[in-house]
Amino acid sequence: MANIHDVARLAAVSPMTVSRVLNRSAPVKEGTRVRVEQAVKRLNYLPNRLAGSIVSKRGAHILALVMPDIVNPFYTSVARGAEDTARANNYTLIICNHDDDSNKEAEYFRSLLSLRVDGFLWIPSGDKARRHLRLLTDHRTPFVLIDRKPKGYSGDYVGGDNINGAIALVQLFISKRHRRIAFIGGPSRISTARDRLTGYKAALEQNSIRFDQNLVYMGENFTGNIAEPALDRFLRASQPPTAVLAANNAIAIGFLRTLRKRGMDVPQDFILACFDRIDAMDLIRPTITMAIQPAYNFGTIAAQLLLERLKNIIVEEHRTILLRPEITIGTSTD
Amino acid sequence: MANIHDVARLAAVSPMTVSRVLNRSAPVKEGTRVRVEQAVKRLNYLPNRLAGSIVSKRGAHILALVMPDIVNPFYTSVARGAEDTARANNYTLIICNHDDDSNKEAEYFRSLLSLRVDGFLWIPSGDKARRHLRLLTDHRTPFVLIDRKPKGYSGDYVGGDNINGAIALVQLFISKRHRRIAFIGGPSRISTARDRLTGYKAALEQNSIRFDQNLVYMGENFTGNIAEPALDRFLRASQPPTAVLAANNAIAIGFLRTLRKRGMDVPQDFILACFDRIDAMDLIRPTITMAIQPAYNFGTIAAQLLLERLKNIIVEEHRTILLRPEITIGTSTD
DNA sequence: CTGAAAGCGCTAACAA
DNA sequence: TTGTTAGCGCTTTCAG
Repeated sequence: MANIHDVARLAAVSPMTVSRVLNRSAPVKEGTRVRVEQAVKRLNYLPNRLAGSIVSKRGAHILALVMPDIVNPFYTSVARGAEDTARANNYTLIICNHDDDSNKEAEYFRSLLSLRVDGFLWIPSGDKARRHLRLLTDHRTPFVLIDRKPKGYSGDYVGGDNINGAIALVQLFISKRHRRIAFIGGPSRISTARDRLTGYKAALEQNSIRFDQNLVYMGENFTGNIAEPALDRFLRASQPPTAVLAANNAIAIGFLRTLRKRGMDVPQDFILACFDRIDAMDLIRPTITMAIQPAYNFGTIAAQLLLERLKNIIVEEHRTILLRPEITIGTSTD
Repeated sequence: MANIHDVARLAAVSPMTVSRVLNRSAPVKEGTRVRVEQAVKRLNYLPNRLAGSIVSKRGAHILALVMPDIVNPFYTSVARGAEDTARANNYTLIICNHDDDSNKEAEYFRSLLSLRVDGFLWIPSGDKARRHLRLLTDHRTPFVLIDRKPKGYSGDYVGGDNINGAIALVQLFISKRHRRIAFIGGPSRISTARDRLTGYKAALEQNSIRFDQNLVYMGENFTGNIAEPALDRFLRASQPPTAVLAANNAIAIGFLRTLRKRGMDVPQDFILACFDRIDAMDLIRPTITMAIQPAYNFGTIAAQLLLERLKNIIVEEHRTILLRPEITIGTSTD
């Protein structure tokens, strides 16, 4: 495969001149430039970004997105936003799934730092992920967190307004005259689960509804599998709930499935609402009430913040961007 | 940031010895090894994979997945399969979305070749993408195609049995005594659209049903947007269809939406089936009959084929892996 | 505007 | 088992 010397020889110039033409890093006389460009074309030459980045110490223009699981449509959209923004700025995006496993996450960070990626977009596995922060700062690699914010973290962050989103959904329940309201959350080591619970509690308090621990189920993960034990718990309560807030889309779907398996349904037996979009939700009966987060924008904005840090070497103050979810009302809360 | 010389100095050995410890590339005496490992730890040293790959000419252990759009759940699963397999083999995966745009695709190839990725997993944008094949072979970068197979391509390929899948769905329609059967396909420059049409025609022929061009709509893309003009065309036919085969999940969803907007529904006005999974389809009413492709396995198998080529430098004959879709019968074909 | 020398961080190849 | 030398493909720096 041709290298910069081959091109230089063919164009009868020095490698340095070829480099200047390719990177527009210094003026080159018209005629020389044309000769170099022809040589590049003739040899089908593509410069080696790796070599360039080693010398210039500028990184190979690679961003990494470290996140839970690309299969969840919410994260998929985040990834797509990140990729579009990366591409628009001539960066390449690496995507890694940690499955909420902090060890897998650690392995990825080591591997990606070893690759000398320029920066990280990061949806952390949970609060334990704070231990990876040192690794990133030690290696002077900038990063922006997305969606989840480990306890005590104060750097760049783009996420949703989980507290107010949850409050809005619970208020909706209450406006429909429901007062026995349940919450199915994810693991409390993850900030989104905590914040949505906080919003849930706040809304109850605002309406002088007593908080009842029997109406709260915090699962081991954010999947539909936790819906069944949650329902069991709720049905065992002395006064079972009539409304259920699911902390995300997958849990809501799992809940609906579980209900039907047991011969119950929404909204007859419970009214239901959740965080995050459900695909093709307009075709699901009942249509589900959702707090839809602008996932794509999470990705684009976070990537923009990161790229800003990559450009201005001088570090500014930390920034937090909170985006409000949009409530879409379906027949699941009728 | 520490480099291999810093480690060597601290461990009082040569850089070469450090390299040998890190890569296990040659035996090192126990005591020396321990000293090196301690120095590595003390300095928080992570070797620079880019530098290593330049010298050893072995590539930086990066695979690229160039595909239509990560947001489509079918491709999402392919990506996840690819990523899991890459990781299991110590490779990092770059994901790029070309949106069925051959120019965007070309840009990515140039950028990724410039990064000297080790190999490509590739769901091409269509037949025009054949022009990129030369680029890849010229640069001696191996690749495996997934899902779509441009006309005349004969290299490594992993995809679904689209012809027999379509035949099976049409047979199902016919077994329900339908004979006016329509097909909504994607652009015919994409092999999956062509093959599904071929299967559709073959099934008609097997049952002595005359092919009627008015019952076929080949859209400009694979999205739900093409469902409305398709329906218009079908309704204008002298004998409108009673059954509709959608070439993918998105089209089926679009079709169902369009129908309802017009006051029609499935299965009353048409029975409906499609290729590919629809998320949470068991909650959609009616449940849709689907030919579900093992998307995750597309990703894992293709990555395995690619990794094999990366290991054995000797190129074997080309391989084609065809996986059968699994037909799941829903109430949309009752 | 162009080129020569030096060297980024690392490893292949050889020597000891 | 370990070290030395050379050099991967490129860019920085400085000289002309």
